[in-house]
Amino acid sequence: MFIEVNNLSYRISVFAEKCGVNKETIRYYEKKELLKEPIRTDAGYRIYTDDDVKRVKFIKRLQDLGFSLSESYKLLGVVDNDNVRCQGMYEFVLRKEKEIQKQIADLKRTESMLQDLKNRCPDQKAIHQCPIIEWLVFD
Amino acid sequence: MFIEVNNLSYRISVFAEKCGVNKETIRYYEKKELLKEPIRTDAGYRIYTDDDVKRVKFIKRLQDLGFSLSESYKLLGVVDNDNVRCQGMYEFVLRKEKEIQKQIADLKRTESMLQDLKNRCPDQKAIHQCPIIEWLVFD
DNA sequence: CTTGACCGTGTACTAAGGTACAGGGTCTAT
DNA sequence: ATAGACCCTGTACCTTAGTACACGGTCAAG
Repeated sequence: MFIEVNNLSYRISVFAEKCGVNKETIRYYEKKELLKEPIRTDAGYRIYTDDDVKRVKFIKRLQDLGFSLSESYKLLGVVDNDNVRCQGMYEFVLRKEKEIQKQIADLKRTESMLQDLKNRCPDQKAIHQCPIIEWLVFD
Repeated sequence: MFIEVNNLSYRISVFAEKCGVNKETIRYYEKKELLKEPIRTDAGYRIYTDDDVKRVKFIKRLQDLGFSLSESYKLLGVVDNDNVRCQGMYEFVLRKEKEIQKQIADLKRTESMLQDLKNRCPDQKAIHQCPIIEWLVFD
């Protein structure tokens, strides 16, 4: 028998809803060690706290910012004060920064290409009749 | 018996090498209809030309620019003068442009966060001792 | 005491963009 | 005439970030 004591602990459904993800995702994060194993009821039901909600939301924010789950796992090493995962953290941040700068440069190039492409089309409805072919095939 | 006549036609290995991808990728692109079915020798060996090299390199360039294979398939509709794939091409370009602009904005946000993160660290070797935790957990 | 809403585990499936085999045919040189 | 280097098809496997489902246990209400 499990009682929700003044909103401090939740079973997986309520927890997942609070996090804005679904249950399977929570179990998936646990398997990937992004979430530590939660305490359980006698029946084996997982019990979560508000701190866990913060953690999942943090992972989701990192994800929105373009970090993969394994990168988030690395960053969580800082939060968890885990020396192993903190090894080379500065270099990790530096590498990620470089990567992002390259991505931005690539996207900007693509953006201007698309704009150019649009401008070259005399009739918006007949893009296949504009100089797109030559433009695309010969850089 | 197959003779390479003055470098105009290649079997899959040489072709793949010229394109900078491997054989399986070529067959994969064929299956995905990014490459049309090539002519074959009597033994059934695929034969490619320099035009095919240009096409694969084009696909690779699009990929570097952030286009997925299915998007490249769409764009190749223009090259191939395929009316079906050319349907709604202008809208496609427009949509892609918006998408890229959003991606650029997101990446810029992440970039400045990473820069901020680096600057907050007094000692480059001890990032786990800088205010990263609070910064990460409470936006 | 049984129904329905939960929870558990484990496995399979998805998309994208390939990679890696297995089992067989072909071609060239020795 | 046979080894070695190619080629073929088909299928399975990989990663990432989950989703879906089957089968079974738990618990509160009627």
